[in-house]
Amino acid sequence: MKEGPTIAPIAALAGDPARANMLAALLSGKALTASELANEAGVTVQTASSHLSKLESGGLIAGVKQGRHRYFKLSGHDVAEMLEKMMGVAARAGHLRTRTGPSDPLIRKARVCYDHLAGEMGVRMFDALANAGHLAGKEDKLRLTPRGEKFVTGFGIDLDAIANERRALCKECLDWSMRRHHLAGGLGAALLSRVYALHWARRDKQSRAVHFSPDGERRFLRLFRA
Amino acid sequence: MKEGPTIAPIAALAGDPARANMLAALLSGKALTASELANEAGVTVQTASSHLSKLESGGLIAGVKQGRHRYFKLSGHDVAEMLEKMMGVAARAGHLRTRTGPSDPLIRKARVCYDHLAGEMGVRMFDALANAGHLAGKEDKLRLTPRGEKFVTGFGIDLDAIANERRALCKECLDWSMRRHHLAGGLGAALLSRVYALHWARRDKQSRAVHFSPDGERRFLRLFRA
DNA sequence: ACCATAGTTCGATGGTAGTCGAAGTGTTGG
DNA sequence: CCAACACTTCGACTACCATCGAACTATGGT
Repeated sequence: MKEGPTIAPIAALAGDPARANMLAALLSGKALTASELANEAGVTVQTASSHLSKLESGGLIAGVKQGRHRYFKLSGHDVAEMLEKMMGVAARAGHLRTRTGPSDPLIRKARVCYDHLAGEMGVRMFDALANAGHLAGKEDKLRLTPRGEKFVTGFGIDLDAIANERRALCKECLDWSMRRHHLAGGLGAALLSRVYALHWARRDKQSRAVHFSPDGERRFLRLFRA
Repeated sequence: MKEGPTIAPIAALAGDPARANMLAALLSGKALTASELANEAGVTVQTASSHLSKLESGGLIAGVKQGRHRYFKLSGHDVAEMLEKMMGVAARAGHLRTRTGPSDPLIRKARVCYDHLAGEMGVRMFDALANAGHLAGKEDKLRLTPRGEKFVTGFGIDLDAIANERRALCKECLDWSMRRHHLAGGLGAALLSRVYALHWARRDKQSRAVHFSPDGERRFLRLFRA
């Protein structure tokens, strides 16, 4: 008698079309909400919720609560590698599908997340602030350093005005398209407002995209350089 | 709209416990018959037959007919790698099972396959004969070269006697434990008989194992050196 | 020609799992 | 406190599929 791992439960999880679509969506490295995954899979949110709990208890994905959302991502590199191997075998065996189109590149680059900046530009801003020592702490204990206070004030933000808001000044927010965090909270909102005010960027009326002007992008990248 | 591979059908194939056991058994590199796989999976041969045809049309395994047997093996390295990745994830997630024990090492080393020698020793003999230029051709068109005729005659085999048998003189036979071929046909049988006659080895009464004596093994390896 | 063995096909059965409507929990924001 | 939103739980329905008995095909040995 020898003990060994069984692939059946793992494979069965990936064997359902709805769950397979969810996993494929997560394979891009994005962290997605339950609703978004339901949409990806083409099922209702109830059904998606059931699938997600199965995937989570099966150890394939991990969920993190964030406000009233719940973000899911693959639980590790090994899962991603496994899925890619399966993709390879599926491709060789001739199993294809038609996916709904990938997200707009503009959405990926810059968009609003509630009232603050997300996407590549949002992540870049967050990284720049952290690397420059303007932000300290982690997750919910994120705070603005004295140097940071000076920096954002110099950028034209009225710290006193937003410091009295009920909501936290600084908060991490898991990014949708990158697998990284960007800045939320009152400060995140104020920074985006200031970007609008300086006419560096404007918000798209239809989508959640944020369009930077050529000059605005140049200035933004210079100010928030990694 | 974008096209891409779907993992669902592949994963669903591996998601059934019976099929998963079959795949796990094949992961060792052995080629197994339908009956053996049925036994591994703990289902009847009818059920196994259904599973095997699904696995084959799904592109995960390939079957080769050999006499009244049908040997199945994984269809490629990519499938084996995929299964191992799944094993890894399953192990991390804590999915274990109890397998029926691995084959006896003695069985793996040398055994009878119908009436000829199989296992590591059988594969070695086949390779040695092929490398020395005693055998030529492939698969069903396998034949003994003039040099080979001289060699086996010198080993004490009466070629005229077995040349008149209805069955083919030389035939490849897919090995069960190695992933290689060994020699079947009239010549294969005659070679094993000669090994018995020389008292290099004897057949186990209970199992299909062939026990070599220390001296016999030495002489065998010297004669059939790769 | 005959029987034994290996494997496949067919048909009926039963269990399981995906699906969604409806109702419930918890969080955000006014 | 209430309304909106994201998500979960419950329950019932449905559909699929694994399973096996029985019959059929094919190959090999005597």
